Amino acid sequence: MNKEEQVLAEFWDLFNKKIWLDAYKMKESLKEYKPSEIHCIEYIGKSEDSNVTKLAETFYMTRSAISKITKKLIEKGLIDSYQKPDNKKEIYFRLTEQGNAIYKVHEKLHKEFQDRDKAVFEHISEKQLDSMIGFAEKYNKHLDAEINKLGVDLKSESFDKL
Amino acid sequence: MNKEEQVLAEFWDLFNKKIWLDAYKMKESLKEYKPSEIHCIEYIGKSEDSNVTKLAETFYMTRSAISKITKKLIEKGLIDSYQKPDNKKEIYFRLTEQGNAIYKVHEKLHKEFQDRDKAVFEHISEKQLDSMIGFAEKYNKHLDAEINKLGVDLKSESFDKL
DNA sequence: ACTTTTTTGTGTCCTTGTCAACAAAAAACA
DNA sequence: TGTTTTTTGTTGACAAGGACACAAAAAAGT
Repeated sequence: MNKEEQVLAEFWDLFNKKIWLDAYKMKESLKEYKPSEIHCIEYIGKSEDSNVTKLAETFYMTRSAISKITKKLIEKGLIDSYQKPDNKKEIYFRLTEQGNAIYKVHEKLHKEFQDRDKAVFEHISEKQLDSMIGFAEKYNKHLDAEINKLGVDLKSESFDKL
Repeated sequence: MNKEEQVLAEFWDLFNKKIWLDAYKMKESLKEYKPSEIHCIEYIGKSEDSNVTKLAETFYMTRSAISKITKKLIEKGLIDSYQKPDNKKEIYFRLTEQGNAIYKVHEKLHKEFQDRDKAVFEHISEKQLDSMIGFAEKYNKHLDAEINKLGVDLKSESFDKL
């Protein structure tokens, strides 16, 4: 495995472990709620006018899945939905008081996770961080472009089919 | 969002996009096989004596899930299983000829993905790569230790319960 | 040796998310 | 303006994977 591959492999491993560990800890404090529910609450809590589509895009999930999760969250009284007077199509979400309570707990947990891992960053220079962010941003832009190419292809394909 | 968080966020985004894009391309060439099946074939192809447990650990999945996937792969004639004369418990996998054909196709695709993304690495110095790998390794070790703490905790818990 | 614990693989049930199809609203277009 | 296309959210059928329980084998204790 060359170094290019190794960078990604190590980071991938890192994420898998972190996700597993965070979820484990999460289950201790928020056992009655599911990870996906908490993710949605987190995003709804810190974003203005979040809707099914935005949630789906941020979590790389289908609208279908998000629609079901938010439905449950409404049934549980953790979020509620509202619309704007000039738009009868889009449905937005906001936290209820109960939802906000969970948001706070999650926030606290998030701080704990940062604390748990802060030693890792201790001897990392600002320069190194910038270098890594720069690399990842570059890679992201590259992938955006590649995905965009597909979009163009798809449209031209469907154009051909007409 | 501070830089510590940003590093992880950018990489997370990167992975989501890459996985999505790779899977999209994969479906074009290997549409009759599922991503998880191909992953297993890939690992079995390049590892000696792979079994359910090893596959589960590498993919951060349950043995249950892997057991089902490999069962299907055997039914489809892409892999077959064997045992060692001195161990009647562990069951190992290897690729059949047909499985190896898919392995080759996957390998070629993998090269294509590397080629697609090689521009991203073009102006990244060896030093930068080392720095990133070093960081991720450090983070991995830290998480390993944290997970290990849980293991110890779990054992002491179950000890308490006896 | 023999008893207990751990490892390994599997089957069943259940949850979660995707896919495809859909209706309603909005946006684009002519 | 009226018509077509796109966006948005929802539903039902389905598939993938996890949780749990289990049996068989191996490893560890004693």
